[in-house]
Amino acid sequence: MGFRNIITLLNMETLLDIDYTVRDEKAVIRLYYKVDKGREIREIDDFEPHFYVTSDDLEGSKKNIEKLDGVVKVETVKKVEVRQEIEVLKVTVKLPQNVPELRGEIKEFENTKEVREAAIPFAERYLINSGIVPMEDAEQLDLRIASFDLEVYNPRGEPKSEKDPLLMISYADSTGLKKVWTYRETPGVSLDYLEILSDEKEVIKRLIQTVKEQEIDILCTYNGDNFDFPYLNERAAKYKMDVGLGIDGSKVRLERRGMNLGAKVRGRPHIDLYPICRQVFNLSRYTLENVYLEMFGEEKKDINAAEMHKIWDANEPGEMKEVFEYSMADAVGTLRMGLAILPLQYELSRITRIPVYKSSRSGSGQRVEDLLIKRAYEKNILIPNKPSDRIATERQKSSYVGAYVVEPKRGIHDNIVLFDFRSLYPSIIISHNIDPSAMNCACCKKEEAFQSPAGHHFCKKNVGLIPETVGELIQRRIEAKKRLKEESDPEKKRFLDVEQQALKLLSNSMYGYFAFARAVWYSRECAEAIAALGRQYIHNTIEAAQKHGFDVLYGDTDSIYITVSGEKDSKKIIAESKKFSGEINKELPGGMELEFEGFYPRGIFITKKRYALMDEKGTLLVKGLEVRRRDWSNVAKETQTKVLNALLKDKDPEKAAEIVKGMVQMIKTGDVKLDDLTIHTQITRGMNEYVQAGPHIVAARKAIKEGREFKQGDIVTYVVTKTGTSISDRARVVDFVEEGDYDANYYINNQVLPAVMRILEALGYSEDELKGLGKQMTLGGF
DNA sequence: TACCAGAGGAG
DNA sequence: AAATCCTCTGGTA
Repeated sequence: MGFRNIITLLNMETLLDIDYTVRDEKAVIRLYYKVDKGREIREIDDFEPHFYVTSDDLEGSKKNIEKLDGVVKVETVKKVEVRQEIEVLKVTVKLPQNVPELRGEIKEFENTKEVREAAIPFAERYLINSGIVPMEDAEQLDLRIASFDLEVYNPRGEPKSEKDPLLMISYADSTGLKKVWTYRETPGVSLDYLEILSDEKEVIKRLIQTVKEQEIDILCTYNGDNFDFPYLNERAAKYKMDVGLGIDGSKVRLERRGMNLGAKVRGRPHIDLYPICRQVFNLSRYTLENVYLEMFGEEKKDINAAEMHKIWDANEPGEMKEVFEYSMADAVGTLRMGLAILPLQYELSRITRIPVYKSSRSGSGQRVEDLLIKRAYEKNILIPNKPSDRIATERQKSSYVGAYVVEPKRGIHDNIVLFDFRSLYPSIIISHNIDPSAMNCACCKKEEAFQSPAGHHFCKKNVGLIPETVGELIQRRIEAKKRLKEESDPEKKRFLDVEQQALKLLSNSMYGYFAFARAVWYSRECAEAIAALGRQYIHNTIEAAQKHGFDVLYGDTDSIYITVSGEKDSKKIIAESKKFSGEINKELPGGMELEFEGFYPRGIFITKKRYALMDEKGTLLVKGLEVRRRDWSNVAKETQTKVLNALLKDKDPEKAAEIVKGMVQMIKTGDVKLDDLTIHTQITRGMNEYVQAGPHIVAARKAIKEGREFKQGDIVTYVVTKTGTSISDRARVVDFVEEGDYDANYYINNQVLPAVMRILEALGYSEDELKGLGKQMTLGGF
């Protein structure tokens, strides 16, 4: 280790949070650092709020703006706009809160063209301009992470914070401290982490006290934004008390974030793992237990939370012990998930230069934009304004042609090779310089520039902001992967892997960003050009493959599945395939590559986007079929999986038929458990906005009448029961259904049979043959 | 039976 | 508050 590195280690620090305050009529930026010895708040009082004004008459505009109250300074500066250096006015103002009003007034001036960069939050503006990287060296500083979870009294179903008290708070942190605080003794229950306090108020106070004493840097919750923190705040308010978890004792602030809330803790970032999990994992449900199982392959202790109030009232030792253990497991589980999830969030915060509280709650469009804004500043590019609601809505109406999907050759095939283009869209952006500022440039003659089949051309002389940014992301990813390969320390390996994941996430989001109606660098033409070029490359590859003697079985966007019909020697097919991709790659522009992605001894293609493949280990890979969908029941999905295995692995259609017959019998006897019959469907719009209510909506409405809450974004878990007329009428939220109360006919005719029939039909069995499943089915079909 | 709204997957 | 392409279900007339 060199001298420099030792110095760096000694002066390790990481910026956890940033905000500003106004003191003596002056804006003061506050930087919340964790340093090796503890915490530090640094203040910057010489950074001034500013924005830009474009005008036809700079001098005239300047004179008008200078007269306005709150304006400190107006200067003429050079900025870059669509590759041209232009002169604009930089308006420096006294306080950040002056900006919206001044912006409005200046916009009305006669000579003003646009007011620019006035909507960038002041603290974020400072981060961009200063070049400070949030969360830098966070991993080296051994941040203290804590999680907590509430249990509340719920006698009427959904707990109401005005009436229903907290029963306990569980807490766990990365130093190993584990606690459950409650305020009532349960005779005969003693647990080392259980602490009995005098009342609810003391329980809340103890949480706050512990977070302070333990010097916690990051707070994790599971749905703390919309449940734990709002509830805690309201219960605390009952005792005229603040939830003063901020590093300076300030209270938790709830901010509106679209339809939801965000719970912000000053200087001690609160990371809600729930929205992150919804973004990262594709699951049927996002309960803590479900996500925990997905992440660690282990069950987390669970109880029926609807019974909480009864258990509390009964205060029976056995049951209460279960509740304490469950509560503790929630905090411990949330902490464990946090420790696994946070590194990627730190990395995204570093790359986009946005504090982790905010970046962990951003969607992919916002994240890409944050990164581009930072890069634009470095290149002195004037950032375009956000579109108005009207323009955004207008943009949403226009659509464009996207990817190409090959009609599959239905049925079973042997010896299948998969090729795909590595990062097709990012590599097209780079190799064809797809950028709004490069489109139809004046400096290149049309025929000399990069051509898009959609009719646009792109400059060959000057690299645009977006291709340059994507190029940098990909370059950094290549380097991270190289270091990952050379690294032997498992911990460092994990960090490098997270880094390359984050870089991939961002570069893959850039294409979608172009067509995102609220994007400041929106360009439908660029999105269109990328998609058109993608179609061109895949079309050309398909043609070349056919010329090479391959049968093209299927393809979607950037992939093609091929085989050689009649060729039994898989080694020959693989060798020929590798030769083919080599030939293709010689013709591709730099940065683009067709990869040999895999070999599958057998596969079945049903329709576009629906197929199954078996790899050389005998593992089934299924795409698009019911097995992959949360809105199908387990009975249907499990039967489908077994049928696929019987056909692809055992090559035994009779076995497939037996499986189906067996399952149909099982359903008829009424022995199937509710867990295997539930269907999960999301409420994607407001409950009153539905023109046509499907079964999940009707089931949710019934549950609402019985005291349950359902809102947009929730996933309804329902069962089709015996009683009622239509399917919707029979659909009920599972919590209200007794074991055994299910509609056998529905599960046979609308679940199991359709899921397996489609596969069998693709093999050439007629529906008539399938009606008497098993009887006529023989190996002849193969 | 034909059509539409709605959902969720693929890439 | 990233995009389009695509299949399939259940309600409605």
